[in-house]
Amino acid sequence: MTLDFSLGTVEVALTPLERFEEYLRSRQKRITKQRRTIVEQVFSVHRHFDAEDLLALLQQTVGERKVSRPTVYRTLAELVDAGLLREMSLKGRSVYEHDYGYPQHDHLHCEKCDKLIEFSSEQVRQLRDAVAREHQFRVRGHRLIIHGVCAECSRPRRRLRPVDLV
Amino acid sequence: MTLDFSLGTVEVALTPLERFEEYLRSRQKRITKQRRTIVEQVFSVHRHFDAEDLLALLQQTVGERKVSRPTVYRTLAELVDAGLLREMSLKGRSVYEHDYGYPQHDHLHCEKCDKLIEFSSEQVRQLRDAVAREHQFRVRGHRLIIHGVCAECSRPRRRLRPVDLV
DNA sequence: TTTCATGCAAAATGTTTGCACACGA
DNA sequence: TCGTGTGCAAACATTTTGCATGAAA
Repeated sequence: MTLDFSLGTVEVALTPLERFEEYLRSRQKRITKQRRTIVEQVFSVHRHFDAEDLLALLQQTVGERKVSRPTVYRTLAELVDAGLLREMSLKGRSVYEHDYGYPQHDHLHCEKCDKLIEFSSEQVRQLRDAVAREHQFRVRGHRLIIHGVCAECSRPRRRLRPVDLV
Repeated sequence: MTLDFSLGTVEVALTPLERFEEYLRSRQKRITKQRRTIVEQVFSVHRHFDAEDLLALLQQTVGERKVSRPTVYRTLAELVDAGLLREMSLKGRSVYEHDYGYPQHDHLHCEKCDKLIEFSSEQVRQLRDAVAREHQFRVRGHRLIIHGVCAECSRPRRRLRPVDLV
């Protein structure tokens, strides 16, 4: 993985799983084996992923930890609702990333290698709030994606030697 | 009309149709009845629309001007490629709007009535370019959508008016 | 023991493709 | 004529749903 995700973290009192359990209890929903498995899997690594990525990860684990496709979709929606994940639409499908315990940020998206580079800018937030105020618009969030080609994909290279592939 | 689209226009030498024909010729593609019909329909009104909206409009016109679904999709992709339309992903599907002859802008999206409100900000562009420079990222464009609830939908009223935009 | 969640299969949605025929250049 | 575009039907990718069964509380 060649990505820089070092935006730091945000202080949170509970682990993602604890937070999700709290959310579930507050809605009289159940804390099931599958929901626990998904939260654990999702928060074990910081990266962008879609429903199929997650499903594949869950399917390759053994016995007890298998989760069906519908449950993956249903649980992802709940995690977004609970504020644990952020969802964005990329190339026609939903892509997810950590929200809980992770600072607000936006993305550069490379159209060659599909990489998502995170960046953080206080200005975006300020601008957003100013525009919204002007339109008497109640903000719930925003998505800013800058499309283009990343540094690596711009650098013309004749061939990828094994060393380059890291 | 509840929307403010008065961002003005950008000076262009050719009509959208002329511009598209130029594009087609430059790629040895053909100027067909269907392609002409679609460009005319699309540029007859300034509004946001998706493939199904356009198809419905085309299907309800008589005889000669009917265009099939695959051709609508194929032509929309060509119009985006030709720089006549801008595409954005909203709620899992592609939404289009005029690009040629229309100034750069971003959107506020109301999650209640689904309305898209346009706004223009030089700051977004500057910020975008600054961030890109910092990451040696070659920018091709960006999409900024501010999600939330618009002024009308915030004002509690007993009856909802029909949504006039995608 | 009473819900609510799960898994399965099937459906729904939005979009793309293979192919025979039509048509613009 | 030649080669590209069209329309049809079918395929596709992603996500959602109905329903019988299984498991939290």
